[in-house]
Amino acid sequence: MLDLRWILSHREEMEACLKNRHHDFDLNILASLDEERRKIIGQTEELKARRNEGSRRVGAAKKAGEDASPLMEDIRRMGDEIKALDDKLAKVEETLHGHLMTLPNRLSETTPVGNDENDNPVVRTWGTPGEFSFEPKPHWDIAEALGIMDFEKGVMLAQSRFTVLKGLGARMERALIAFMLDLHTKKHGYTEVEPPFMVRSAILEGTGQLPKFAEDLYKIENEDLWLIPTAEVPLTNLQRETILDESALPIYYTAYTPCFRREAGSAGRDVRGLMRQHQFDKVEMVKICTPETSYDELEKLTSNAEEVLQLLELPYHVVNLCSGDIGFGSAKTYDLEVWLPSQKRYREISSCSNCEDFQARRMGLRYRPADGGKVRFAHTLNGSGIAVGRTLIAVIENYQREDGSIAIPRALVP
RNA sequence: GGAGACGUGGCCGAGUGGUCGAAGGCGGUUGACUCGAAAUCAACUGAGCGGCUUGCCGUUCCUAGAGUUCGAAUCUCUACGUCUCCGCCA
Repeated sequence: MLDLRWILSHREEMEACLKNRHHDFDLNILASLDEERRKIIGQTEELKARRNEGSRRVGAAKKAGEDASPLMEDIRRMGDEIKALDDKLAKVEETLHGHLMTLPNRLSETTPVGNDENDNPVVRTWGTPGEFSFEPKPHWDIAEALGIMDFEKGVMLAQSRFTVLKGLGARMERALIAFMLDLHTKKHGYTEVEPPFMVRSAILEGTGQLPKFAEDLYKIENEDLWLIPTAEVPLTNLQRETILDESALPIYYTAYTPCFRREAGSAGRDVRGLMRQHQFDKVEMVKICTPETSYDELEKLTSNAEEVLQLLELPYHVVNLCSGDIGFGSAKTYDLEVWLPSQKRYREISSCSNCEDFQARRMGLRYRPADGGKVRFAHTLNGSGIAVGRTLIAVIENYQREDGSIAIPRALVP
């Protein structure tokens, strides 16, 4: 959520942002709702001041043994008026809040303008795709032949887009999780967290998945609980509705969790293999910091994710998401894309974003500056560190041998 | 799941329906003292919103929501949470 006053005082910038994001919205709606809101507040507060004064006089009159009933009758009528105005105000504010909650974040100046993923500039490339003396196979062929992935059993137990990992497949998934968590906690200074895998609606509103993207989420029946689509949700909300001391910042969290996504808009895409599942494992990194440091923190966060790929010796490149491709809550996002030899192209394996104060404002996450200044909203960042299932794919495909076996990355050898 | 108790500021903890944003303490900041933020003393110390003469005025907030009342931290109802006992249980 953006600050209404900021939006109204940066109309041109905001209109350009909406256009570049392909988001259609008329800002005049906000301006007129805000005007109405202020008008009602003026009226209601004046009435309340008079009521409070009147009530004080009733108390004084009763203490003095005088008859206060005419005065009480006046105040009662005032009370009815106040109630009507308060109801009206609540409706206006609800409408206003609803618009603000579905408006995307502003964009960083360093986020390029572009239409779609084809306009994302490559920032840097690491490693070179390996040369194969044979035609590299897709991971599903290799893994099924080795008996480490069972796609049919996934469908039998659940649905399409669910997979069973078995034997050394399950073990490598576990090894990758442990490897990533150890790296981020021991080397990069993150605090390991194990959060609930289900959260209530307000938590998802805090990070921006609700109210707009409910169709992407799994909801628990008869409960106000949803399965988390990413650990970003519980981790970022850990500090919601608090005012931190600046000395407590930055805060670094990391967590392994399964992630649950409906993939509602992805019909027909990546239908084979482990690439796009309704349930997948991810190690996530979250940072809470001051506005002054958030873009430096984004660079560090991204390099923390890159280090996972470097240690696994998987070729990748980094792209800067353009305005037409970037997520709803992000001001700037770097995607890490890993090389998949069977597809002969780079595929997304991590997404690192600076949300600035967009999420913090939604969840009431603030800090008190060390210089004693006014309380401010913190900045929040999140990044995959990294998607575990896709890493398993990348290892299988990049480390495959002609005989159908897979070499083990040096970093994973105990 | 059953029975009972309870939910007050960063923390602890008072609070009889009226002058309570809320005593007192702890913590924090500043000043005095000092070689020294060790001790002592003093002052200050919540957030949101609206207004304008930008420092003040007004308003809201005592878990949340609804109600009673001229007036609610205080009374009623509901939800959520915490604690104790019983039951069940990885």
